[in-house]
Amino acid sequence: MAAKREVSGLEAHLGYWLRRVSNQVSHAFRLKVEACGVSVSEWVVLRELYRPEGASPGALAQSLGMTKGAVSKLVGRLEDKGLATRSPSEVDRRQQAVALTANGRALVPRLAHLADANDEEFFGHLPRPVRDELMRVLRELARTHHLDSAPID
Amino acid sequence: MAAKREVSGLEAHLGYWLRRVSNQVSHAFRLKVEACGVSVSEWVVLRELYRPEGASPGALAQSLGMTKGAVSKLVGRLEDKGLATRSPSEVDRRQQAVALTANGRALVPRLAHLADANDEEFFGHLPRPVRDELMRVLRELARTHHLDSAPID
DNA sequence: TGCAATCAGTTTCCGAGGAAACTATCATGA
DNA sequence: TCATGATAGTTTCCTCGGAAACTGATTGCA
Repeated sequence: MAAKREVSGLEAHLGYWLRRVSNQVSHAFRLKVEACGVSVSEWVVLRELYRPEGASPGALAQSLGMTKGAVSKLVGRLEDKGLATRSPSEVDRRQQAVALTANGRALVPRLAHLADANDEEFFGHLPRPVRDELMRVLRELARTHHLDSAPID
Repeated sequence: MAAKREVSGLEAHLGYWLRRVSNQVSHAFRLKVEACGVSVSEWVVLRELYRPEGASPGALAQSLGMTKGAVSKLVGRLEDKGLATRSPSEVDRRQQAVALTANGRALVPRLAHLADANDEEFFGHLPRPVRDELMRVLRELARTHHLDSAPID
């Protein structure tokens, strides 16, 4: 019955380590992509828009797990940089279609290589089975808690 | 030689999933601790200060992997909330000792329980060996890339 | 000594994202 | 048809943390 005396430490929590490692990885990636003039989130949106259909801001927010407000600002920045365009939908004037410009499209493969390199830098030394298991677990966690989480906004 | 055509997707990168899951976990934890009037980072600092010796801002920055500036502001907030105190060191007037107040110390066990609960919520369903392996890998990653990373500021 | 380099901490500026209020559009049904 | 409510996006306000310039104290060395 020493529960009252046991004050768990930071290192006891997976969430703590997750946050630290994630910050390290994202920070390193940020340094890589900023040479291309984009941020980590911008890369994510660009990659998501890479498929031919493009996407609406709402769909982006949904699939990327961020708020509408964040996506709105993100798309605005991409537009300012000449990497994406917004065009109003004709069937429903509330919606809009976001699409890559030629510049934006051309940038994605370069950024994808940087992402590959960053992953390799951080996780390349892990044995393949460990790496696969990590991927599996993270995907499962993302999926599991995405569903039962309160609608992201 | 199709390398040029293969544009890797977001879901192919561990860094992407790490960031998403970490954000989910930290966000959920944030909701829990804000009832106690503190942020996630503040919890981290409070827990680190819980040991009897306290710590200096520089030591906190080092062990928590954040910049001096961030720690300085963090300690300032904790002081404003009456949870910590700054006192100048006598041997070296550049340094200062940060310590918890009685209120701050009393808060730590409560926050630790919330951290336990949050970890349980997200990772409790994982089989014990998977959870242990995840912990092992994350700790190793944090350690490995902490050392060879450019000095954090 | 005394000047330069270093070191601890602070501050300023900036970009980023969440929450929530707000605008414009569309759907529903009384 | 018109009021109500839902929906898509935008904007405002806020907090947060990093980068880098800055202050004051200390060390080292000429």
